[in-house]
Amino acid sequence: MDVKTLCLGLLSVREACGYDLKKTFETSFKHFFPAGYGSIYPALADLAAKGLVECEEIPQVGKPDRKVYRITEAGEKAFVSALNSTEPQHKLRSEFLAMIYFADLVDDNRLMEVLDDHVEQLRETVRYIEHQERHSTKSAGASFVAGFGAVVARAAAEYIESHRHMLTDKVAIKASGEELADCKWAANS
Amino acid sequence: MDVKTLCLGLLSVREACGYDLKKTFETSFKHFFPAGYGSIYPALADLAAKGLVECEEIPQVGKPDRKVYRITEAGEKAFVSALNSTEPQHKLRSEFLAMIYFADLVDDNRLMEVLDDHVEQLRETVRYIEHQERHSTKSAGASFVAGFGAVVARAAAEYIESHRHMLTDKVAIKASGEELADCKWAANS
DNA sequence: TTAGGCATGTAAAGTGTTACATGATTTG
DNA sequence: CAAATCATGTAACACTTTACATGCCTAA
Repeated sequence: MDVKTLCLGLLSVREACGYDLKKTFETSFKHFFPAGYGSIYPALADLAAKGLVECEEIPQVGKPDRKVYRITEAGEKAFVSALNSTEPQHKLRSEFLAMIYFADLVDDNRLMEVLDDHVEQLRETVRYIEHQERHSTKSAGASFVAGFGAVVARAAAEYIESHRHMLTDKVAIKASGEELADCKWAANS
Repeated sequence: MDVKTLCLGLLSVREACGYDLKKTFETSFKHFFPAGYGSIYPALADLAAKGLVECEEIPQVGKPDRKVYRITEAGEKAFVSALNSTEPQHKLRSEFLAMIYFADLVDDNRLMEVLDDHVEQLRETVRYIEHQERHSTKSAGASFVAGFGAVVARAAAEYIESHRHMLTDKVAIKASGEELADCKWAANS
């Protein structure tokens, strides 16, 4: 299932232009399926060429014409069939975790910064999703997916906060192997 | 940070051939950074061409010569510099969640199957990581990353199990809108 | 005897990312 | 006055995936 198929799916919910779809990818799909204009516009052109969507150009002043896409019957069928035939993948590609894997080669200050940034990003995701949920009505699927994102992001943030000492305390160990007793976490564990 | 950089990183830990690296990607990196032979072998050739690794060919009978790669000093430097210069991304691309988003268009039996499969996959990930952790000693970074994977997978599995009724109970609602009181979850909420 | 492990790679196709190019209107 | 929003797209590049090609050894 690629960006093209997802655009088709979004158009099965309501008509939209490329710009609108991009916003949906940036909001509802942000935490699990990123896509940029570079994928979306060619996808729409392709769908139109295959007759799966139709396009109406609405003239505007001072802006390019707004091209509103509407799904066709063939498009609906194609989408349902795509949904039911694909074995759904679920792939994480995390440079963040890769970097952490090699934490002993990373500058300590940078490491802490990266950890802080990532936690903040996760917290922001949680806040954002929960705000969204409160202010819009969604399909069961959309709510489930949003909830999933929030729960997973929260779990990730909590893990990082409660285990980061595994990575950052090497500083204390390196600097003063004899003074381990001074480390607060060592006293607690 | 691409597959090439990660190969270099792995070679900074110990020498290995392409086949060995693939196994590491399949085990330690499985849950956060997939890579196949098609990325790994060209990456190694490239690293060697740039002088970041050296290759020793060890003759074998009945198999292609084993090409053992060792990192060079230039390679170590390049890796540390790559680690410290990249803004680490963390991208999920989930066809699974995309499919769930459009759950109302998915065949009910298939939906349940997909849900079951995904939970089982997550549970398997957790089991695998925990087994690994018990039977091998790892760097702080590697342990942190493994723990992260386990915690997040567990949270995901639990979310799916405790919220799947949001998706599957539409059957009951569709079939008998009047009998909502019979739904156990409806009584609790 | 068959499946899986060991071991190498290439080539083409598919997909996505990034940078570029344009420009009026609205909001702070 | 600057920044964000609306609105379109293309072209080059990067990277990964998939399928292909080969073949012995070992354990169940």
